[in-house]
Amino acid sequence: MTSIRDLLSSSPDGRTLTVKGWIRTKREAKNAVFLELNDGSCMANLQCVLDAASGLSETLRAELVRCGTGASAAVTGTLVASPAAGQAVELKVSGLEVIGEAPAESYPLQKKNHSLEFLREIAHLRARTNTFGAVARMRNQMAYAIHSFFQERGFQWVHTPVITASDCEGAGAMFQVTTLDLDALARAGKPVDYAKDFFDKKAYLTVSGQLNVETYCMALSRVYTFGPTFRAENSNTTRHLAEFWMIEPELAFAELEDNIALAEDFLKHLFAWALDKCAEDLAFFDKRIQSGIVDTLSSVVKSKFARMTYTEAVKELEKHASEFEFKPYWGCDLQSEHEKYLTEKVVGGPVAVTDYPKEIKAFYMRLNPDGKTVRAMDVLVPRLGEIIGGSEREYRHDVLLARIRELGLPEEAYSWYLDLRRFGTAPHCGFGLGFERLLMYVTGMQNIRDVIPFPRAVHQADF
RNA sequence: UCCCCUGUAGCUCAGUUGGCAGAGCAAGUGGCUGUUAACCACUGGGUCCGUGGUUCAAAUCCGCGCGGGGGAGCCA
Repeated sequence: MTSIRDLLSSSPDGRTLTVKGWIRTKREAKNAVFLELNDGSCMANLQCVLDAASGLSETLRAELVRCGTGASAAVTGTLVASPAAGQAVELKVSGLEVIGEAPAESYPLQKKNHSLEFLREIAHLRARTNTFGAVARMRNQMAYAIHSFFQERGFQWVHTPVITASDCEGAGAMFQVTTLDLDALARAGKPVDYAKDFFDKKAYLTVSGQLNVETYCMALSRVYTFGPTFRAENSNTTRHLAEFWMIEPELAFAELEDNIALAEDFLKHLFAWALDKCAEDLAFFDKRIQSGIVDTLSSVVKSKFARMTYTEAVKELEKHASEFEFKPYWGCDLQSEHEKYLTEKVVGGPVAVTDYPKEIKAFYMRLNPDGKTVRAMDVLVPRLGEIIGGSEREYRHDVLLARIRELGLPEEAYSWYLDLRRFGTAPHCGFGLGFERLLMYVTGMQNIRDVIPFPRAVHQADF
């Protein structure tokens, strides 16, 4: 079956074909009826024209009545050049079969604009709108681009576990996984004994695959994860989900500068891919969702990412302290307003900020010789701020162990992670990117719940 | 978790000092020279989120509950 996307770019050679999809609108004039058919292969509809000048057949008229917005239909006709502006080709209809009706009095979608809030309540139908169709196509293309980027560079995709009984992930509140009948235990007044649970101990959904993927990095050299992660944080914002997808590359025998270079190539690859493969959808986002999005992406693709240490960044910010709600000082965690200022005002383009104070970064980051900072990096981009966070990892066993003890972390839980430093250790680094945050950036969508098909958040797990 | 805003027709919203429930779009019907968010005319359409209170009278004021949105913190 030929997709509408292919048909719209093919020549109007008069061949007869049947096209299936969903009716977006029906317009009836005296001498012609116009149906807009969409199959999700692209944003544009196929215009199907019924010649009514000499009267329509009983059969066609009966089908037309059932052919409202939202109905699925098989339309047969010949592909011809369109005499009117607006589309190059159209289907001259000879046969019409409604497959499934969508009664106007009960079908929630109308041929008018709906609010994103309303569409969130009908997440099972919202993919039929222009906006969510475009988001879905972009999400697909970005997933493809992520794999193509890494595969072309010899990175191997590692499937880190979704369920983990490891209590050393430490990236946020976790969802517990159990097969114990907690209701029955509570009714019987019995204590919960996790030694009797499925894994003989407490288990959770993963919050990050990074520590796991590091083990494969120390064998396969260049690896990445791309899969769902889960955070049980009670955060209700436009930027957080309880279930989201994350990309985490890790490369061996590499240092922070290699990491920054990889991140720069990565983002440029993704944005160039979006501009190339999703031009029609991006034009829509630019017009209806976020004006200037195409220019923003293009400028990042053409840019050279700047480098700046945290210490330099704070010095710059201190010069303009009066412009911030939170006054910057050495040792503070950079606020969103600081990050945006650095990339938009100080640099005027993407910038990688490195060497943060160890107190505000994770235990596994490589300690610098100054003993105060670690080899961390955040990539900041205009209009958003931080898009990527990563670091060179601490690969020296004694230093990592000391750091774990200094922070009072459970040493035994990290035994396997420390083993990577006991046996054949090597400098390595990596970064993490939230897939939905990336999608917000490339689509201009303002709420993270609108770039994933079925958002899971606090008090929200419908559909 | 904290702070702010909000809930009225299928959708988006207006509703003045408390005094008969409104508009646009959508839908239905009719019209219209091939339209493209078609256009024009007419018609139908309401548990004013729920609950309790104040009042002669509540969409409007007050309490509680529920839903939605935004911001902060946390972070990806």
